[in-house]
Amino acid sequence: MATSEQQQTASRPGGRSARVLAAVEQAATELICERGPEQISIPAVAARAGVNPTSIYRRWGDVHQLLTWVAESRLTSDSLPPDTGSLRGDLRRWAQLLLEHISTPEGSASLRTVVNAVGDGEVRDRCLRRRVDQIDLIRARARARGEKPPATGKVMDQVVAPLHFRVLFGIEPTDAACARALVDGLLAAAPAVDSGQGE
Amino acid sequence: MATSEQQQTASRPGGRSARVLAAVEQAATELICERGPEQISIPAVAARAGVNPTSIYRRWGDVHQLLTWVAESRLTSDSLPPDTGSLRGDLRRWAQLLLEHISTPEGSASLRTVVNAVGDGEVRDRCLRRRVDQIDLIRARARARGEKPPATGKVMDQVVAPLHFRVLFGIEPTDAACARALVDGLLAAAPAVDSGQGE
DNA sequence: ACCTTAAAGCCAATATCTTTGCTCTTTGCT
DNA sequence: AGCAAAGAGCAAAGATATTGGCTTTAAGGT
Repeated sequence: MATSEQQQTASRPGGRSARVLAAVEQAATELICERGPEQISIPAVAARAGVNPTSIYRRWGDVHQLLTWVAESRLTSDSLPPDTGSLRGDLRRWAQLLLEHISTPEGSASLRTVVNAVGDGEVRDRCLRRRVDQIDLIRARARARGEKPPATGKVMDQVVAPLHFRVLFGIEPTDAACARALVDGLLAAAPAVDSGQGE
Repeated sequence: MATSEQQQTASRPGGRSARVLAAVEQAATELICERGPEQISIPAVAARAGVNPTSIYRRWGDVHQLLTWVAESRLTSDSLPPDTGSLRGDLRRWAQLLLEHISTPEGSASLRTVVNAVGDGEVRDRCLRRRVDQIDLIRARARARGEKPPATGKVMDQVVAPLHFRVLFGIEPTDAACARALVDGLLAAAPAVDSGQGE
């Protein structure tokens, strides 16, 4: 669940601190899912986590930064796309896993939060990079097999974007079939493009 | 700018009330752009609008509902897509206008706000419907000319979704060329599909 | 012009969040 | 084991946000 190692240089990451970190992350996640991001306060998170509010204020600053931190740690914690033996299979499986990951209550709440981290373009960039890296891995594997994968930008536009759009706007359905259809549409449209990169 | 007529049945929408409504909308918009949605409070909006905080509390309830109301009125206030004489031209022009509309500071802030209106699926639906209606208008015009427009769902997935995704995640560029490229990609992929509806 | 009353304004009371200075605990090191 | 210091807990002060009772304004109808 990606518990720590990103907030600060962690000059003392042991026992108690780690416990606080974990308790806060879980409490915040629960409250986000129960009440939505708008209805959360630091005192509330602290109470649920069994931690002193002051500790949260000192470590994270304000609710917004806390939520952003939780959201990012969630969005960048999914696993690598499995190798299924073909480009199409890889993309289908990956798209399906991605959709599952972002359409859970925690996932969609995280998405909303990250999108709202206005001033903080870096957070959004790190979340995007995760997707780009996954796509590039799949593309590299495809090329190694002799297949011609579509440009990364195309995958972002035609698969990642629609999936995120659906989740963010609550458009049904968001199931495996829909992920699969998007991938098939992409491969049908640009069957053999090998331009080096997208974006 | 869609000032009123949606908040309540408005048993007394005249003079002073209308003035308050407009002042609050403008003040909220300004503050959102200056500080971001997270840093806004009702007292702050009231001060900027030259209105008593109590009036805002009584009319809108809380900051979240106020922001959602402002965002929705913005997102549903763009003009109808102009008729350029061809499907491709209509889609290009419309996509470009849409992108301009949502990539302004006010537009992207509204998008973030609406997306964050978690409990309120209705708000998101009304904003989506706006897009669907625009697409359907373009499709109807195309059919009247004898052209075969792509399904609404395809347009949503391949044009609306990528545009919103780019704006929400701050992916550059978000210019006319990019809107145009998405439309051309869509028309190249599904040149002559006339399935009744998408979605 | 005059009434009625929805809605705005005012102000005080209350609740809630945030900060600050301090002490206490316990980690990581020697 | 014992030490220095990072970081957690505590409590009181300070700042902000929210609510409620009441007065005042002015819109919409007669």
